[in-house]
Amino acid sequence: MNVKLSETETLILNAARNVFLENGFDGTTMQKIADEAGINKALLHYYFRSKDRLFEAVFIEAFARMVPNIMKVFFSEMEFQEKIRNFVDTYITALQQYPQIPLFILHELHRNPGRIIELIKSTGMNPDFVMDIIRQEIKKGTIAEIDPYDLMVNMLAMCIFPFAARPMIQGFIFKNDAKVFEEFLDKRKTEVADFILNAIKP
Amino acid sequence: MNVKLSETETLILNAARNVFLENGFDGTTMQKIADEAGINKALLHYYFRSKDRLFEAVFIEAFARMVPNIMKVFFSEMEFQEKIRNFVDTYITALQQYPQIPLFILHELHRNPGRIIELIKSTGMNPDFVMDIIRQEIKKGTIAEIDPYDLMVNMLAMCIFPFAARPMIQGFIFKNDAKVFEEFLDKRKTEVADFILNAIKP
DNA sequence: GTCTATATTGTGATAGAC
DNA sequence: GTCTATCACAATATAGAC
Repeated sequence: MNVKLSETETLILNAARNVFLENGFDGTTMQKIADEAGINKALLHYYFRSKDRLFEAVFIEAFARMVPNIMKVFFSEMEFQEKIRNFVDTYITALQQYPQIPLFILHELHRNPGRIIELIKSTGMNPDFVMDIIRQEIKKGTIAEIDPYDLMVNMLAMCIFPFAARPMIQGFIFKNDAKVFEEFLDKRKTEVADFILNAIKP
Repeated sequence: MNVKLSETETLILNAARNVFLENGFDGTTMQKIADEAGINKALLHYYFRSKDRLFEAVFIEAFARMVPNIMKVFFSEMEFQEKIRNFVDTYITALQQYPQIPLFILHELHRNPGRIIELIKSTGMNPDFVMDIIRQEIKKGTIAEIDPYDLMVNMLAMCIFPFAARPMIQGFIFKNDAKVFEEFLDKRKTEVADFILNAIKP
């Protein structure tokens, strides 16, 4: 989507991604990013002018990676039940690769809704299509009567929440054992789909 | 649980609660809190010594208000299905009164897991009891076979997630109409319970 | 392009007058 | 108890040498 980045530019972006995702905008300093990249602060400004611009580069990338592509499943030719199994599995697997992204996006969206909503709109995202598909399935009788918004929110909630609440779940329920928590996530790829399909059985 | 607070002390705590809940620890400055309270920074330090101590006072209060009391429902004498209806309704209603608390807690827990977990443990919280109750119901056959952890996480997810993701849901799905979003939440008090009870029907 | 040095403003925290 | 004034340091950002 863009011209080739210089070596330093990618070095900076990688460092910025690590630090911003972990600490959020307010918890991040240009110094930390410079240290992470092994260069000095001035270079950050040379390439990205300001902390805000560097942040936006990282945010758009994180958002694009996580939110829109996942919805593609719903436009395929599987039957609806398969779409849901596929959606849950794909989504949880994707989040496992970047587990900090959910909380990062939720927090930044809260911190600066106006600007971030603007950024997201520029990615061309639109949830209405998925809603229409759900409505059609209800009409067809494939699934039970349910508010499509509730179904969508419930699906997202059960996929995303464990990542956002990881310290609490892992710390309190799983005695702080990271491996057990990962197994819990793996199992959920089918468990959550079962849960949803039971709930919306006609 | 504590001695009576002076008038100024509650004034400060109220202001600190507003600012911390809205902006998080990193996004909050002592100056903002002082302005919100209509006093000067020095007084904050006089009463609470440091930003950290003031924050901890606010965090413990927020956590105590939101997390442990809700679990009480499960120790009552209703039948299990009624407990779930009651839990969902009570929880969503409580969150509507302090809608920023979920994201606040999740974010701070991520920012400083060690210290925060320590704080939480001092409240005497323990999820094992609720898990045992769920296990008993499965054994009795009142509900279907399900991993108790999944059931607990799913319930919490569907109650909490809409608050954490409010800017996204309200902004994208509900055309930024706060009233429609509130109605959506009200409806969920029964919809989510129905969803869960369908999913775990034996 | 990359660095050091510096300008400027904001931060948490304290001293000391009243 | 409450204020003003101030400290020591960290923040974003820029100027200018190389």
